[in-house]
Amino acid sequence: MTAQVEKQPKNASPKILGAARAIALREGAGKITIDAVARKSGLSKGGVLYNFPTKKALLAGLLDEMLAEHRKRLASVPEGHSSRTLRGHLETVLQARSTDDDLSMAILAVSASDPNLLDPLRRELSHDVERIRSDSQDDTAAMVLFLAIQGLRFQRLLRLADGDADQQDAVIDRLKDMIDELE
Amino acid sequence: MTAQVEKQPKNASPKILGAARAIALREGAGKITIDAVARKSGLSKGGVLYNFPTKKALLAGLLDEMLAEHRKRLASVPEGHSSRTLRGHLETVLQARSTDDDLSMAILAVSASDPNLLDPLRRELSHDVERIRSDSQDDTAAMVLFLAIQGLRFQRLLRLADGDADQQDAVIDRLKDMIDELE
DNA sequence: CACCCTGTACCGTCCGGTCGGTTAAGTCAT
DNA sequence: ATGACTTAACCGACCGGACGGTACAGGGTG
Repeated sequence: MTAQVEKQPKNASPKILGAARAIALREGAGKITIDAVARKSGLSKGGVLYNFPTKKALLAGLLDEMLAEHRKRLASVPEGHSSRTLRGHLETVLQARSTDDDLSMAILAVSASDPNLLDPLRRELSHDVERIRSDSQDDTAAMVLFLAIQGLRFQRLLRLADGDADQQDAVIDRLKDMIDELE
Repeated sequence: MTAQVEKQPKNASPKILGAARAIALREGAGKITIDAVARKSGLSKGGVLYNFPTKKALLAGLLDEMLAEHRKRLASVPEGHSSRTLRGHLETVLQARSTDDDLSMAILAVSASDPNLLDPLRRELSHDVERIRSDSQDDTAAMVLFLAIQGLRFQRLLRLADGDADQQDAVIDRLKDMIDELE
């Protein structure tokens, strides 16, 4: 009875969501089960269900977490930037250098079990797209860049081809340049 | 264009795969079950399992179908075109005007149940990306366009924001132009 | 009948969700 | 300050239904 037990976070939700993402990444979004998440997060099944009363709530939680982080990133781009929203989107992709904690995994996890749960994301993205278009003189070019960013996101998420490290850096630099040149 | 059916091992396969895609689209990739596919395709469960002995085989079949179509599209781009592969990729996205029969749904369906099944796609895409890069003077620009095409694919697949019809057309035209200008 | 396909009853396992605990940390009246 | 009570957080056995897969019995065509 020597060591003081480490103070547990009051709220186990982040640990649970992290476990869910890890499972989705390594075994597929469909393998997110309450038991598996419980095992991975070190909680019991009851503990998980205490934090998220249903599986749907858990998945919605994943998406919420992602959207919250997304908004935070968008807000962190300096006011003056001419293509703030576009640049913010790029940041959200770059943030997840380690695929492990790519919050975008929520998109796949959620869409696998119930596409309707994507609605909040749809709303958010529609809004973003509108801003991206109106922020630029050439809304079509802006849209192309937006799509490229989304493409990058999904290629990474699914571990599909996106070139070696050097090439990736070059692409990212180019994207930044193209965003800056939009104005 | 007539529906020339390739020499398929079993003849009910296309119907089965189509049903699987429809389920994935409307209810989520995780809702693809053998029973559900049987119901949707009008076959019995035994019938489905006769064509695809396991669920894994069915999912692999989905991916196969997609890759086969993909290769066909790539091959259909005239020899002379300077950025054949890139243009071919765009065609595979445009082909699925009705989200209903978007063969890319296979990507989501497969990744939901077992990410390893994506390996054939990974190989194919790596190869394509290599060609796309080497076909162009500016491989980074080519990569950006590739990512934009992939972004378009996934935005449609997940019914995420991609603008109204006019805007979509404008984006597609722009993509075509940019591909042509790659040289 | 042989062949090729289809239909269905059934089995074991897994999964989501429920429910009755348990533990620790307060709160409070006495 | 002590015992009674409450609450928050979590645990894990259990249930019913769904799922993947098997076994086998048709069925129609040559």
